[in-house]
Amino acid sequence: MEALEQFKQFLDGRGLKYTREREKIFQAIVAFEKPFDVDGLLFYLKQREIKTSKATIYRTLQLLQESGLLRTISLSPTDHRTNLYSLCGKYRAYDHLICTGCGKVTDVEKKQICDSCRTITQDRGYQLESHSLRIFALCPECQKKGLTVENCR
Amino acid sequence: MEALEQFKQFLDGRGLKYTREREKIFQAIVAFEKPFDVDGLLFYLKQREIKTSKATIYRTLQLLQESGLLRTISLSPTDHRTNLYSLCGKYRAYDHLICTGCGKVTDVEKKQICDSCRTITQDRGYQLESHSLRIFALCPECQKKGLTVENCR
DNA sequence: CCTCTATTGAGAACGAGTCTCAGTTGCATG
DNA sequence: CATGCAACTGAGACTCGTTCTCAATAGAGG
Ligand SMILES: [Mn+2]
Ligand SMILES: [Mn+2]
Ligand SMILES: [Zn+2]
Ligand SMILES: [Zn+2]
Repeated sequence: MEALEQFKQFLDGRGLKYTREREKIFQAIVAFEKPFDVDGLLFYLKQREIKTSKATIYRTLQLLQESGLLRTISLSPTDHRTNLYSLCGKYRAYDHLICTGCGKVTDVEKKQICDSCRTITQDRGYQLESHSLRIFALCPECQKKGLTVENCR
Repeated sequence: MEALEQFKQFLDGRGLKYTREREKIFQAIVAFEKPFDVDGLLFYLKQREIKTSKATIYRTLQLLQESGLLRTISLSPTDHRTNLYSLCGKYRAYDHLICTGCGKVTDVEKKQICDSCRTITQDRGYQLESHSLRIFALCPECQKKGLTVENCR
């Protein structure tokens, strides 16, 4: 199913409305394609003279998350306050490759990771719900300009 | 090497001092054993009439992170603002099993995950630096009282 | 001592995200 | 249409973890 359709159905199922504001915000996010922050979203909308309040944006992001269409990414291994948001398909894993040089975020899909998570939880009697993997590494472009880093372990 | 020794060497190498305040904070963190938040640390110190300011605590946590002895954990898949801190060994991976019911955090070590990260980065020409995996799942105790959750994917 | 840093505490500042509340909109129903 | 009512919205106050500022203090070396 298309993302928009999924969002509309989600709203409908909750007795909520697909309003002009929600439409504008949704379209902006789709237009971005890449992970974005709320700052950038606000600026983008302001540039196009689309008036929306911060509150409405956060409320819409919340709905998108609840509908399974949006996820958040925390960019730093040590400071979990700088968040990006990104539209996603209907899967519940959040695996990202993050360049520590330029901040570029790439989606990663690897069956092996999901398998490991399943094993880990089963071994301990847990019931798996979801997981989030962030891999911090230098992209090829940044390596050409940049520093070498200590390897994992 | 012992953690305290490692911290002292780190400070020394930077021309910094192992002060009374830093000592008290370090001891409190060791005494905790479990992941803690700054709130809790402040309360713990206040109870024992050890006077330290918030600023000094944050500054010390920063140093501990830079020395490789401390890591942060973000507890929610969607909201990266609630952080815990936890002493750790000298490895750079941050893998945690987090109970979505009671919030219990368990360390996880799995070679397979580090291997996957290595493969993913190598395939794309990245240079691996570190990774952070959070697995969200219901612990056995919470399952006895609690809800069933949707499985991963 | 004297000097030069590193350090500290108090509290102001910051900033992403949330809440409040009064006014608006969408929609169903008579 | 008119009326009713819940959902929705924007402005701005608020929260709360974290960082910054700055004046006072402490350590180490000469
Ligand atoms: Mn921005
Ligand atoms: Mn607390
Ligand atoms: Zn890069
Ligand atoms: Zn639990």
